Amino acid sequence: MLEERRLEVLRAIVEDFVLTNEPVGSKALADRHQLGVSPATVRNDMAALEDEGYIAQPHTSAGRIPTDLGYRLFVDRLSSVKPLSVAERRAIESFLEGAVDLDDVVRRSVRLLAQITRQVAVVQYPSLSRSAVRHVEIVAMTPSRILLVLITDKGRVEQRVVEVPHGVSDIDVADLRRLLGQALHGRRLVDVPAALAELPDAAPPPIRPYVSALATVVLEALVERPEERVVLAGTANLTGSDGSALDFPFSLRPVLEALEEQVVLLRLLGHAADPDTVTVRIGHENDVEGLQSTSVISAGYGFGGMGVLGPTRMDYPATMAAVRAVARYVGELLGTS
Amino acid sequence: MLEERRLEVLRAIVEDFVLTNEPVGSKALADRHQLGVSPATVRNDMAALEDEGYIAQPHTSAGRIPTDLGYRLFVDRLSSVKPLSVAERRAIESFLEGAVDLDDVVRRSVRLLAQITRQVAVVQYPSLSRSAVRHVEIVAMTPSRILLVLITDKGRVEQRVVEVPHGVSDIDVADLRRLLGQALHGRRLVDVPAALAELPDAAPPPIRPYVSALATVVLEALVERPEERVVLAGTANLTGSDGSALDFPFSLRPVLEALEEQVVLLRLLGHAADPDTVTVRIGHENDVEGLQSTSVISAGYGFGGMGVLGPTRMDYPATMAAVRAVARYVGELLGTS
DNA sequence: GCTGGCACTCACCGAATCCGAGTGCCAATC
DNA sequence: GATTGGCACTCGGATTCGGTGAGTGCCAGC
Repeated sequence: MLEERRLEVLRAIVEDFVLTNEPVGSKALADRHQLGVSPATVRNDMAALEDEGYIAQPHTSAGRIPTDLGYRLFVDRLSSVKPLSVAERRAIESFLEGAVDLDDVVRRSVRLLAQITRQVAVVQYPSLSRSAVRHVEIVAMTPSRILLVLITDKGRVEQRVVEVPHGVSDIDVADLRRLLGQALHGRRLVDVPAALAELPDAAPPPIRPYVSALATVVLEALVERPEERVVLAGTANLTGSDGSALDFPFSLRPVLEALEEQVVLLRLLGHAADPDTVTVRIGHENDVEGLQSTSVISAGYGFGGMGVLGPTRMDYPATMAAVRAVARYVGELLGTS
Repeated sequence: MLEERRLEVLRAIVEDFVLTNEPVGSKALADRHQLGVSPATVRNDMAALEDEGYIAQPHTSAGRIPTDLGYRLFVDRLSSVKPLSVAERRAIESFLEGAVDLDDVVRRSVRLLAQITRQVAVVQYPSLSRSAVRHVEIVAMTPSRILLVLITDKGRVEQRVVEVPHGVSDIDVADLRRLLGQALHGRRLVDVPAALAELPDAAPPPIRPYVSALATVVLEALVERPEERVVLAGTANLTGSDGSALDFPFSLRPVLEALEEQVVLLRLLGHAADPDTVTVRIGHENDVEGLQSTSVISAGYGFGGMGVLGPTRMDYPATMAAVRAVARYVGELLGTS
């Protein structure tokens, strides 16, 4: 009873604050929501919530705003993910179905996500390690440099320049190509190391040293240091529609800086695997420097992660729903292609 | 004499304003620069300059600030491109020489440019049309879809999915690959159309229709609709180091929005060819919506364009020097690789 | 054509003031 | 014991109001 109403008050505070961006006071709360109690009671509850660290007041004699902890409680216990409207669902479909390409899918997804959430969207390219090799190509660039091109079953094309110790003649290249092709075709990338290990034995003696050297380089380049790519959209949403950076107390410079680092973005997306487990990281829960006043909502689509970044003051239920929906849809799209 | 001093006054105004970001008045001008005349005289000149549209006052009884037209005159007639310091030059070299990859070169260039100019940097990937074909690869994805991979002499890898009218069997693909390879290897991309036109005649009759169909599709995809890629860095520089968007009166939202459009970025870079002809577009000279209060400084590096975008109030000589230097260096790097 | 002088204009700054939303606490009530 | 109405108090934000000074335009004199 007592406990329950307190939570209800917290929910009301979060909802109102997200809506208005103004500290919310006891009177307004009692009016706008059917709490069935007087402002004075609400005040008592608010005092308790403040003691527990869920809300705070920017200064004396102002209303309360949720803390990171408050949002956390809200997300964990007080909100249910709103289902998207039919219109939104249809918009997602129609926006994505025109994609012709893996690149295109990714580009469209990220734009879409940015657009419907009105936040910054981040999408990771389908991770190499979960893909299978469709095709391997080797091109000699200079005698000591070869370009390795890997095409995965998702249509992702990955290139890597590898330095080889000794010169490689054209004939070697042709052999290498054939060998690698046979060895790797159809393998999932996680299985590549095993396949490569056996490779030198299968090679004709004359080129065996090359193969061996190349195998280790390839291994190192593609498997142990997989290059993950990430795309971004909607940075303009960091500024309020009026223009000024309302939601970012200390200006958005640190945020923009953080967003330029691929590594940071990858860390944000974490290792989410499943569209249905939406991860929410709120404010200080992000240990990334510069993003302590932002929240990140992410989900996996099966081959990588995608998500959204915005001010801690955001509409969590709606955003979570959007991320989940897009992740699901993209996952299906790629899974069946 | 008269004319000359007026220009001198304009130069002084531009320099001071760029430095301080405050409207500059007659007294301060006469003091800080050795103009050899009294403030009163400067005032007369300023009045004349204002009539001619080179400067303006934000409000009565404030100093003057340069207009776009003023900056234009400054750039055209009053400034010489400062040579970079040795340290800067060395920094450029050491920053770029570690690049292993075409991708890497581009990424490093854009970061470098953003860093030394403290503005937003934009670099276009080496244009396809000026590259030569090093290798062509064809992979069947589904019966009606093939993936075409093109590797250029600069190490750029370009992929495109093409829909083909009829099913393509594995044997066809092998033939196609060989045919295309022979026809295109070593050609510059501008010469590809001619080579493709002859292709069907050379093909063995059974697959001729496929070849013919494919040729037109390839032509359309790679030559007439070449996909130009552009990378961006330093968006955080749009916010002043203090954080607020000092230089952007109407907030930077429109700027950020414009920067998300690849098409816009490409237009900004124009068709610059030569590192030594640095193009400057100031304020309203940019017809791109949202960028009317920014200036763009760009140059070509031989295979595409690169440039920098910032507030109209920027240090033009230094920025022009930086763009030119980086463009030159990248041009050399790619030209000799 | 240049200069010094002069009156005038405003944006900016700080102090003083008012206003009201919001709070905490307490005694009374259910 | 929880709830409520009442009440004194706080303090940020908006408003007002001179004072200040940088900057201007104009004019008469050199």
